[in-house]
Amino acid sequence: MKETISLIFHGCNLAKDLETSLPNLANLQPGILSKSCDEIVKVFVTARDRLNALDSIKLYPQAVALPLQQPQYDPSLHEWLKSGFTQTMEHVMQTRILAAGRSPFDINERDLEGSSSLFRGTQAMDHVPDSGRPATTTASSSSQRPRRRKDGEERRTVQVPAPQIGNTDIPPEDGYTWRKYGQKEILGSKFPRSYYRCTHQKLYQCPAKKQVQRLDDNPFTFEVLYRGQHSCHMSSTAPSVPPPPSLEVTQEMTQTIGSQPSTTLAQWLSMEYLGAGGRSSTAAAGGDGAGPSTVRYGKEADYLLADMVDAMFNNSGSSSTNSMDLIFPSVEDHKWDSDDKLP
DNA sequence: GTTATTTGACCCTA
DNA sequence: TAGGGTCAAATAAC
Repeated sequence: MKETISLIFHGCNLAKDLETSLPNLANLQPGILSKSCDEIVKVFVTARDRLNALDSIKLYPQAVALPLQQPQYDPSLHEWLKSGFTQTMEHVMQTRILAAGRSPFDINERDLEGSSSLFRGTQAMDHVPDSGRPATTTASSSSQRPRRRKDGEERRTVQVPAPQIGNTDIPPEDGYTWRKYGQKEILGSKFPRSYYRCTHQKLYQCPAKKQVQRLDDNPFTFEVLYRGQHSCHMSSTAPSVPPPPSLEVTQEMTQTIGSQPSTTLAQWLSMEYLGAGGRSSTAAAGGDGAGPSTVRYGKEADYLLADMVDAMFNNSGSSSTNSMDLIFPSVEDHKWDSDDKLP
């Protein structure tokens, strides 16, 4: 197992190196870029095959934790992984658990077994039981705005710490994009309650909503009540759009890479994968002018990478699609033509 | 011009 | 009927 983990870290190292030199390679050395991709692909595929051969993934958390504690691994790699993956994994896990109809923070050991150890030590949040208001079944007399709570509508409450820096009025991101539609003073509460619905509600009929309110006795903590399930789930920020059948390395892609020296490897993948290129990322709050098609590439890329690693380690993926199968084989299959011109 | 936020009003539920 | 949830016009941001 150690050997496999070393292999994965070797792949990460290669990916890191590739990321560093990506702009130059994309502009000048498409052939080398292609070979580098091939090499990374082979390393990860080998690692995945080995992992698949291992029946028990219970060994994984301990095994993966080892390199992080041992100095022989490149510390910068560790930082690179940490910087991009810790939050990502958290989001992915939340997404997956939410999709399974559970609180994102109601995480047990079984969940952790299937996830990267990088989850461990991330922001701790308390799960608060639902307030338990009974669902009503009485018929509404109004045809204007039916407000019957759907039977079995899920309501789950979590407490999350308020940001310590920046705009502390905005609750921490939970991986979804929300649109605020109301705010109310609540009797007996010091702080108003904000009402949010999923940004994709109108176009994709996503019923998810949430209410956010500061705790009276702890203004630095938000209580967030989630209601309804996201039907726009794929990544948590974008509506569900089937991925393209293959990732073709095109001249357009090399142009995209070349024009964006700061593009990370993950962003590079997501730009191609999510169907658009070049648009800058946007914050959840405030108009972005792009509507639901706007994709926050950084986060999307994180999801892709996290899914990729998750797929390797967990052998299941966060959705019906295995990112490893989606990303790597298609890259691997590509052969550079002599016509692959530089921009 | 488009989209998000604010906020007063409306209306349903307990 | 009070309080909470939502609507929608006005406003702000981009």
